[in-house]
Amino acid sequence: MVQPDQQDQPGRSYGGRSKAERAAERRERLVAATITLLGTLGEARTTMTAVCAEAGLTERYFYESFRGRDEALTAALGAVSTEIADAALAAVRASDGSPQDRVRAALGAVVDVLSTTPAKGRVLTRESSANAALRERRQALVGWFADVVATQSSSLFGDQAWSGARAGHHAMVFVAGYAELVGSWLDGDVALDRDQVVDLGADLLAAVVRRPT
Amino acid sequence: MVQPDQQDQPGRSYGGRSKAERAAERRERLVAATITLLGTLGEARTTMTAVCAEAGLTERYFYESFRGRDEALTAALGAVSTEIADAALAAVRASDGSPQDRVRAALGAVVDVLSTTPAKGRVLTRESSANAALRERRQALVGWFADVVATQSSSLFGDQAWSGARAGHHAMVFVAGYAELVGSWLDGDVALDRDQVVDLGADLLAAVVRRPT
DNA sequence: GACATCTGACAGGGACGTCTGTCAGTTTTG
DNA sequence: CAAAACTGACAGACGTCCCTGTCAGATGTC
Repeated sequence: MVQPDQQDQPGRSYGGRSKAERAAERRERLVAATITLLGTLGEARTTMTAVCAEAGLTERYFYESFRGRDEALTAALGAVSTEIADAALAAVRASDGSPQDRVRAALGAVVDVLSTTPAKGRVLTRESSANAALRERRQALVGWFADVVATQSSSLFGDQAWSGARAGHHAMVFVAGYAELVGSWLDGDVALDRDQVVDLGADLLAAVVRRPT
Repeated sequence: MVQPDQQDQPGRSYGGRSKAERAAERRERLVAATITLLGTLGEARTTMTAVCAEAGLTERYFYESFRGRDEALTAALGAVSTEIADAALAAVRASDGSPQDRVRAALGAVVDVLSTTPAKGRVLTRESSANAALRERRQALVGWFADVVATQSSSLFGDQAWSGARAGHHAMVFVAGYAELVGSWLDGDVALDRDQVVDLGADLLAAVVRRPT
């Protein structure tokens, strides 16, 4: 009956890990499981039960990290998104060639992540709008990616590039359109090799974001 | 017990209409109801029961026209797609200005259909990938639209335009990207007026499909 | 070593949608 | 007018998933 007042108690360690560490690790396993299922079986079959089974955890721990299925799905999409954004920005920083070279480096990093882990590719390019909650998140992500692309293009291409709202709109078309192309390419429906997909994206970005000469 | 052999019988008229006419009219009502619900409530709430209620028909007639919910959903998407494709091609034929003018006429027709009937806009730009069956259909449609765009661009811009697979890939990026932009615009998330959206599309199409000079 | 906490397995209620079947009433044909 | 076809309303079985709750066993702390 008496509930020990443990609101702020850090909990005790278990298996050498603190309560917060264990919870974080479980959440990570659940997100990874969600990405795997979402990218292979698709949204409809990515049920809470299936995610728990894939992660080797039970339903109770699902609710420890997420309020419901939608939260896990959007968390998975978010994780993939931040991963490829980080990869792209890191590649830009690591490259020191021409603007086009740096664009190719960024797109190459994106394409490589998505193709070496097909599940992530499917999550980002196909299943990202399979659900009302996912669609809402996807829209925000497209806008955000477009901003990143516009900003980076502006700093890479300098005076040759637009800035402002118009550049953002063009960048949005590029982001959504290129995602579609990469999705088809991952499905094997586009007869190009890796470098050609990257070059195509770089050419298109230049055509779309640059000021007409 | 005895089943009269009525395999090829045309059925009898009812309400002045033949069996085939009645069935076709019911199917049309069901497709229209599906478009309405899909474009307003979204895919998840577009249940078979809801579609029947919206169409003023009962479940039995649903199965007369469709094998299941997915078939009705894809039929709705197909109906919207052919409508805007027809509108775009008719606008190109009716226009006799410059290539850019004719492109604007085509895009204007598309934008007008989607904005005067918001449900159709949502079906095409948002809900078109809300479901595995819809996604499959959408992919085919994007490829088909891209072919149409590439073919038309080639004949409109002549030597200035690519042709072949490369043009198809660029057109695919344009189709999917512009769909995303129009979707956001329909949602009120893009601060442009109707003509600006059309001009933006025309500029992008020219930039994307034309040979670099 | 006793007690509290954590963990994993699993059962089952509740909600929702699909799909089939029945039945009474209406319209057409012979 | 009678028989046959058509129509609309509705009930209910079936399956699936979400979510809660219980219980035994493992792992900590005191």
